[in-house]
Amino acid sequence: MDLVPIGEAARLVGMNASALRYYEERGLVTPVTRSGGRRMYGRQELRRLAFLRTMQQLGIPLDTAGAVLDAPGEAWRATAAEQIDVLEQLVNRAKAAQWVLRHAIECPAEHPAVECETWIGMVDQLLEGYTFAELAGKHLTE
Amino acid sequence: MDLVPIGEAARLVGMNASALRYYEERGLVTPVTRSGGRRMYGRQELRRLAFLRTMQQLGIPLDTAGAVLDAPGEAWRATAAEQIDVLEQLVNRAKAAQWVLRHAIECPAEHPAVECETWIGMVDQLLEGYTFAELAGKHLTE
DNA sequence: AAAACGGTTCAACCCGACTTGAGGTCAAAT
DNA sequence: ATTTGACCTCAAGTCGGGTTGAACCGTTTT
Repeated sequence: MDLVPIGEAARLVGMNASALRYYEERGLVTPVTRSGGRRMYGRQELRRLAFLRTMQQLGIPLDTAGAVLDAPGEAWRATAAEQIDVLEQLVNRAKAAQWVLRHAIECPAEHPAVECETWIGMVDQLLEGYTFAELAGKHLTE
Repeated sequence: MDLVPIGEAARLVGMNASALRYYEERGLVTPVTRSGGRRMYGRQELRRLAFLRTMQQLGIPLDTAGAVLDAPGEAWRATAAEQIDVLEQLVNRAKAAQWVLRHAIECPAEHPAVECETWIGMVDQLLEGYTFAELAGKHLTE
Protein backbone atom coordinates (compact mmCIF):
# COMPACT_ATOMS: atom_id res chain seq x y z
CA MET A 1 0.00 0.00 0.00
CA ASP A 2 2.97 2.30 0.41
CA LEU A 3 2.01 4.34 3.41
CA VAL A 4 4.05 7.36 4.36
CA PRO A 5 4.46 9.03 7.75
CA ILE A 6 3.50 12.61 8.33
CA GLY A 7 6.85 14.19 7.55
CA GLU A 8 7.15 12.49 4.21
CA ALA A 9 3.51 13.22 3.37
CA ALA A 10 4.06 16.87 4.19
CA ARG A 11 7.14 17.00 1.99
CA LEU A 12 5.29 15.36 -0.88
CA VAL A 13 2.39 17.78 -0.84
CA GLY A 14 4.53 20.82 -0.02
CA MET A 15 3.07 21.60 3.37
CA ASN A 16 4.26 21.44 6.95
CA ALA A 17 3.53 18.47 9.17
CA SER A 18 1.82 20.84 11.57
CA ALA A 19 -0.61 21.79 8.82
CA LEU A 20 -1.51 18.15 8.28
CA ARG A 21 -2.29 17.77 11.98
CA TYR A 22 -4.36 20.89 11.77
CA TYR A 23 -6.28 19.56 8.76
CA GLU A 24 -6.97 16.41 10.71
CA GLU A 25 -8.24 18.42 13.66
CA ARG A 26 -10.56 20.26 11.26
CA GLY A 27 -11.79 16.90 10.00
CA LEU A 28 -10.47 17.44 6.49
CA VAL A 29 -7.95 14.67 6.10
CA THR A 30 -7.57 11.73 8.46
CA PRO A 31 -4.57 9.44 8.17
CA VAL A 32 -5.62 6.10 6.76
CA THR A 33 -4.15 4.38 9.80
CA ARG A 34 -1.79 4.78 12.71
CA SER A 35 1.15 2.58 13.31
CA GLY A 36 2.30 2.82 16.88
CA GLY A 37 0.53 6.14 17.36
CA ARG A 38 2.09 7.57 14.22
CA ARG A 39 -0.05 8.88 11.43
CA MET A 40 0.32 7.04 8.14
CA TYR A 41 -1.00 8.51 4.89
CA GLY A 42 -1.86 6.67 1.68
CA ARG A 43 -2.41 7.90 -1.86
CA GLN A 44 -5.99 8.78 -1.25
CA GLU A 45 -5.10 11.07 1.63
CA LEU A 46 -2.31 12.72 -0.32
CA ARG A 47 -4.76 13.47 -3.09
CA ARG A 48 -7.17 15.02 -0.64
CA LEU A 49 -4.38 17.12 0.79
CA ALA A 50 -3.23 18.26 -2.62
CA PHE A 51 -6.74 19.16 -3.68
CA LEU A 52 -7.42 21.08 -0.49
CA ARG A 53 -4.11 22.87 -0.65
CA THR A 54 -4.71 23.93 -4.23
CA MET A 55 -8.16 25.25 -3.46
CA GLN A 56 -6.95 26.98 -0.33
CA GLN A 57 -4.19 28.73 -2.24
CA LEU A 58 -6.85 30.00 -4.62
CA GLY A 59 -8.71 31.58 -1.75
CA ILE A 60 -11.38 28.91 -1.35
CA PRO A 61 -12.06 28.37 2.35
CA LEU A 62 -11.03 24.94 3.62
CA ASP A 63 -14.55 24.02 4.67
CA THR A 64 -15.87 24.80 1.21
CA ALA A 65 -13.18 22.75 -0.46
CA GLY A 66 -13.84 20.00 2.05
CA ALA A 67 -17.51 20.06 1.14
CA VAL A 68 -16.66 19.25 -2.47
CA LEU A 69 -14.87 16.18 -1.20
CA ASP A 70 -17.29 15.07 1.47
CA ALA A 71 -20.78 16.51 1.07
CA PRO A 72 -23.22 13.63 1.35
CA GLY A 73 -25.16 12.26 -1.61
CA GLU A 74 -25.28 14.57 -4.55
CA ALA A 75 -24.77 17.74 -2.55
CA TRP A 76 -21.13 18.01 -3.49
CA ARG A 77 -22.06 18.58 -7.14
CA ALA A 78 -23.71 21.89 -6.30
CA THR A 79 -20.74 22.99 -4.26
CA ALA A 80 -18.39 22.02 -7.04
CA ALA A 81 -20.44 23.98 -9.58
CA GLU A 82 -20.32 27.06 -7.36
CA GLN A 83 -16.59 26.78 -7.05
CA ILE A 84 -16.19 26.62 -10.81
CA ASP A 85 -17.91 30.00 -10.95
CA VAL A 86 -15.81 31.40 -8.16
CA LEU A 87 -12.70 30.30 -10.03
CA GLU A 88 -14.02 31.78 -13.26
CA GLN A 89 -14.28 35.18 -11.64
CA LEU A 90 -10.87 34.73 -10.12
CA VAL A 91 -9.39 34.07 -13.55
CA ASN A 92 -11.11 37.12 -15.03
CA ARG A 93 -9.94 39.40 -12.30
CA ALA A 94 -6.44 38.04 -12.43
CA LYS A 95 -6.28 38.67 -16.17
CA ALA A 96 -7.61 42.17 -15.75
CA ALA A 97 -4.97 42.84 -13.10
CA GLN A 98 -2.32 41.47 -15.44
CA TRP A 99 -3.39 43.79 -18.24
CA VAL A 100 -3.08 46.74 -15.96
CA LEU A 101 0.32 45.70 -14.71
CA ARG A 102 1.60 44.82 -18.18
CA HIS A 103 0.67 48.19 -19.42
CA ALA A 104 2.26 49.80 -16.41
CA ILE A 105 5.66 48.28 -16.91
CA GLU A 106 5.71 49.26 -20.56
CA CYS A 107 4.53 52.74 -19.86
CA PRO A 108 7.03 55.52 -20.38
CA ALA A 109 5.48 57.62 -17.63
CA GLU A 110 7.35 58.18 -14.40
CA HIS A 111 4.65 56.38 -12.53
CA PRO A 112 1.51 55.25 -14.32
CA ALA A 113 -0.68 55.41 -11.25
CA VAL A 114 -0.52 59.15 -11.34
CA GLU A 115 0.52 60.15 -14.81
CA CYS A 116 -0.69 57.74 -17.39
CA GLU A 117 -4.13 58.05 -18.87
CA THR A 118 -4.14 54.48 -20.09
CA TRP A 119 -3.41 53.13 -16.63
CA ILE A 120 -6.08 55.31 -15.18
CA GLY A 121 -8.62 54.12 -17.71
CA MET A 122 -7.69 50.50 -17.03
CA VAL A 123 -8.01 50.83 -13.31
CA ASP A 124 -11.34 52.51 -13.75
CA GLN A 125 -12.39 49.48 -15.79
CA LEU A 126 -11.17 47.16 -13.07
CA LEU A 127 -13.82 48.82 -11.01
CA GLU A 128 -16.63 48.77 -13.46
CA GLY A 129 -18.54 45.60 -13.41
CA TYR A 130 -17.80 44.99 -9.81
CA THR A 131 -19.72 47.26 -7.48
CA PHE A 132 -18.28 50.27 -9.12
CA ALA A 133 -20.66 50.75 -11.96
CA GLU A 134 -21.98 53.90 -10.41
CA LEU A 135 -18.70 55.70 -10.62
CA ALA A 136 -19.49 57.27 -13.93
CA GLY A 137 -22.87 58.36 -12.65
CA LYS A 138 -23.63 59.93 -9.38
CA HIS A 139 -20.24 61.17 -8.30
CA LEU A 140 -16.88 61.87 -9.80
CA THR A 141 -17.94 62.49 -13.34
CA GLU A 142 -15.25 64.94 -14.10
CA MET B 1 -13.26 67.94 -7.79
CA ASP B 2 -16.20 65.86 -6.57
CA LEU B 3 -14.97 64.63 -3.26
CA VAL B 4 -16.86 61.92 -1.44
CA PRO B 5 -16.97 61.12 2.29
CA ILE B 6 -15.90 57.77 3.63
CA GLY B 7 -19.27 56.06 3.52
CA GLU B 8 -19.86 56.93 -0.10
CA ALA B 9 -16.30 56.00 -1.02
CA ALA B 10 -16.70 52.66 0.68
CA ARG B 11 -19.96 52.01 -1.15
CA LEU B 12 -18.39 52.93 -4.49
CA VAL B 13 -15.46 50.57 -4.12
CA GLY B 14 -17.46 47.84 -2.42
CA MET B 15 -15.69 47.87 0.92
CA ASN B 16 -16.59 48.85 4.47
CA ALA B 17 -15.75 52.26 5.85
CA SER B 18 -13.79 50.51 8.59
CA ALA B 19 -11.58 48.95 5.94
CA LEU B 20 -10.81 52.37 4.47
CA ARG B 21 -9.74 53.62 7.91
CA TYR B 22 -7.63 50.50 8.26
CA TYR B 23 -5.98 51.09 4.86
CA GLU B 24 -5.18 54.59 5.95
CA GLU B 25 -3.64 53.34 9.17
CA ARG B 26 -1.51 50.98 7.06
CA GLY B 27 -0.43 53.93 4.95
CA LEU B 28 -2.03 52.59 1.79
CA VAL B 29 -4.63 55.21 0.97
CA THR B 30 -4.88 58.61 2.59
CA PRO B 31 -7.93 60.78 2.02
CA VAL B 32 -7.06 63.67 -0.23
CA THR B 33 -8.30 66.11 2.41
CA ARG B 34 -10.40 66.43 5.51
CA SER B 35 -13.34 68.69 5.79
CA GLY B 36 -14.17 69.39 9.39
CA GLY B 37 -12.31 66.29 10.52
CA ARG B 38 -14.08 64.13 7.98
CA ARG B 39 -12.17 62.14 5.42
CA MET B 40 -12.84 63.12 1.81
CA TYR B 41 -11.79 60.92 -1.09
CA GLY B 42 -11.22 61.92 -4.69
CA ARG B 43 -10.93 59.93 -7.90
CA GLN B 44 -7.29 59.18 -7.38
CA GLU B 45 -7.91 57.65 -3.98
CA LEU B 46 -10.82 55.58 -5.24
CA ARG B 47 -8.59 54.18 -7.95
CA ARG B 48 -5.96 53.26 -5.42
CA LEU B 49 -8.59 51.56 -3.30
CA ALA B 50 -10.00 49.66 -6.22
CA PHE B 51 -6.58 48.50 -7.33
CA LEU B 52 -5.61 47.41 -3.85
CA ARG B 53 -8.90 45.66 -3.29
CA THR B 54 -8.59 43.76 -6.56
CA MET B 55 -5.06 42.64 -5.78
CA GLN B 56 -5.98 41.71 -2.24
CA GLN B 57 -8.86 39.57 -3.43
CA LEU B 58 -6.40 37.74 -5.65
CA GLY B 59 -4.28 36.88 -2.65
CA ILE B 60 -1.63 39.55 -3.15
CA PRO B 61 -0.61 40.94 0.25
CA LEU B 62 -1.58 44.59 0.74
CA ASP B 63 2.00 45.70 1.23
CA THR B 64 3.03 44.13 -2.06
CA ALA B 65 0.17 45.74 -3.91
CA GLY B 66 1.01 49.01 -2.20
CA ALA B 67 4.59 48.71 -3.40
CA VAL B 68 3.41 48.64 -7.01
CA LEU B 69 1.69 51.92 -6.35
CA ASP B 70 4.34 53.61 -4.24
CA ALA B 71 7.79 52.11 -4.60
CA PRO B 72 10.18 54.97 -5.24
CA GLY B 73 11.85 55.56 -8.58
CA GLU B 74 11.73 52.60 -10.90
CA ALA B 75 11.47 50.02 -8.14
CA TRP B 76 7.77 49.56 -8.67
CA ARG B 77 8.39 48.11 -12.14
CA ALA B 78 10.16 45.08 -10.69
CA THR B 79 7.38 44.52 -8.18
CA ALA B 80 4.78 44.82 -10.91
CA ALA B 81 6.64 42.30 -13.07
CA GLU B 82 6.75 39.84 -10.18
CA GLN B 83 3.05 40.23 -9.62
CA ILE B 84 2.34 39.47 -13.26
CA ASP B 85 4.07 36.13 -12.74
CA VAL B 86 2.24 35.48 -9.52
CA LEU B 87 -1.03 36.12 -11.30
CA GLU B 88 0.01 33.87 -14.19
CA GLN B 89 0.46 30.98 -11.82
CA LEU B 90 -2.79 31.83 -10.15
CA VAL B 91 -4.60 31.63 -13.48
CA ASN B 92 -2.99 28.30 -14.33
CA ARG B 93 -3.87 26.76 -11.02
CA ALA B 94 -7.38 28.10 -11.13
CA LYS B 95 -7.89 26.58 -14.58
CA ALA B 96 -6.48 23.27 -13.44
CA ALA B 97 -8.83 23.29 -10.47
CA GLN B 98 -11.72 24.11 -12.81
CA TRP B 99 -10.90 21.15 -15.07
CA VAL B 100 -10.97 18.85 -12.13
CA LEU B 101 -14.26 20.21 -10.87
CA ARG B 102 -15.86 20.24 -14.31
CA HIS B 103 -15.01 16.67 -14.82
CA ALA B 104 -16.31 15.85 -11.38
CA ILE B 105 -19.77 17.26 -11.92
CA GLU B 106 -20.12 15.43 -15.23
CA CYS B 107 -18.85 12.20 -13.83
CA PRO B 108 -21.37 9.40 -13.44
CA ALA B 109 -19.57 7.99 -10.43
CA GLU B 110 -21.17 8.24 -7.03
CA HIS B 111 -18.32 10.41 -5.84
CA PRO B 112 -15.37 11.04 -8.13
CA ALA B 113 -12.94 11.56 -5.30
CA VAL B 114 -13.10 7.92 -4.45
CA GLU B 115 -14.41 6.15 -7.50
CA CYS B 116 -13.41 7.86 -10.68
CA GLU B 117 -10.10 7.16 -12.32
CA THR B 118 -10.22 10.33 -14.36
CA TRP B 119 -10.66 12.51 -11.29
CA ILE B 120 -7.83 10.69 -9.59
CA GLY B 121 -5.55 11.22 -12.55
CA MET B 122 -6.45 14.90 -12.69
CA VAL B 123 -5.81 15.48 -9.03
CA ASP B 124 -2.51 13.70 -9.35
CA GLN B 125 -1.70 16.15 -12.15
CA LEU B 126 -2.70 19.08 -9.98
CA LEU B 127 0.17 17.99 -7.82
CA GLU B 128 2.73 17.36 -10.48
CA GLY B 129 4.68 20.41 -11.28
CA TYR B 130 4.33 21.84 -7.83
CA THR B 131 6.43 20.11 -5.26
CA PHE B 132 4.81 16.83 -5.98
CA ALA B 133 6.91 15.65 -8.85
CA GLU B 134 8.37 12.96 -6.67
CA LEU B 135 5.07 11.23 -6.16
CA ALA B 136 5.64 8.83 -9.01
CA GLY B 137 9.12 8.05 -7.78
CA LYS B 138 10.16 7.30 -4.29
CA HIS B 139 6.86 6.41 -2.68
CA LEU B 140 3.39 5.42 -3.68
CA THR B 141 4.14 3.93 -7.05
CA GLU B 142 1.37 1.39 -6.99
C1' DA C 1 -35.40 70.49 21.42
C1' DA C 2 -34.44 66.12 20.49
C1' DA C 3 -33.55 62.29 17.71
C1' DA C 4 -31.33 60.51 13.67
C1' DC C 5 -27.47 60.31 10.56
C1' DG C 6 -22.99 60.03 9.37
C1' DG C 7 -18.84 60.89 10.74
C1' DT C 8 -14.56 60.83 14.53
C1' DT C 9 -10.88 58.11 17.84
C1' DC C 10 -9.08 54.34 20.22
C1' DA C 11 -8.64 49.93 22.07
C1' DA C 12 -10.20 45.49 21.83
C1' DC C 13 -11.79 41.72 19.56
C1' DC C 14 -12.45 38.16 15.67
C1' DC C 15 -11.41 34.81 12.03
C1' DG C 16 -8.96 31.51 9.20
C1' DA C 17 -5.07 29.14 8.89
C1' DC C 18 -1.50 27.78 10.79
C1' DT C 19 3.04 27.66 13.80
C1' DT C 20 5.49 27.24 18.00
C1' DG C 21 6.87 25.48 22.29
C1' DA C 22 6.98 22.44 26.22
C1' DG C 23 7.29 17.97 27.57
C1' DG C 24 7.09 13.03 26.30
C1' DT C 25 7.63 8.38 23.43
C1' DC C 26 10.07 5.24 20.64
C1' DA C 27 13.44 2.99 17.24
C1' DA C 28 17.65 3.13 15.05
C1' DA C 29 22.49 4.64 14.75
C1' DT C 30 26.82 5.83 17.29
C1' DA D 1 24.05 3.25 26.83
C1' DT D 2 22.92 7.38 25.05
C1' DT D 3 22.06 10.40 21.55
C1' DT D 4 19.56 11.59 17.41
C1' DG D 5 15.53 12.06 14.74
C1' DA D 6 10.95 11.68 13.82
C1' DC D 7 6.98 11.42 15.79
C1' DC D 8 3.17 12.40 19.66
C1' DT D 9 -0.26 15.86 22.49
C1' DC D 10 -1.96 20.07 24.05
C1' DA D 11 -2.09 24.92 24.89
C1' DA D 12 -0.78 29.13 23.41
C1' DG D 13 0.98 32.37 20.01
C1' DT D 14 1.15 34.62 15.33
C1' DC D 15 -0.22 36.92 11.20
C1' DG D 16 -3.06 39.28 7.77
C1' DG D 17 -6.95 41.64 7.33
C1' DG D 18 -10.07 43.51 9.05
C1' DT D 19 -14.68 44.44 12.49
C1' DT D 20 -16.86 45.99 16.70
C1' DG D 21 -17.97 48.85 20.53
C1' DA D 22 -17.88 52.79 23.48
C1' DA D 23 -17.95 57.52 23.79
C1' DC D 24 -18.15 61.52 21.28
C1' DC D 25 -19.18 65.46 17.62
C1' DG D 26 -21.68 68.15 14.07
C1' DT D 27 -25.69 68.74 10.85
C1' DT D 28 -30.38 68.32 9.57
C1' DT D 29 -34.83 66.53 9.72
C1' DT D 30 -38.97 65.74 12.76
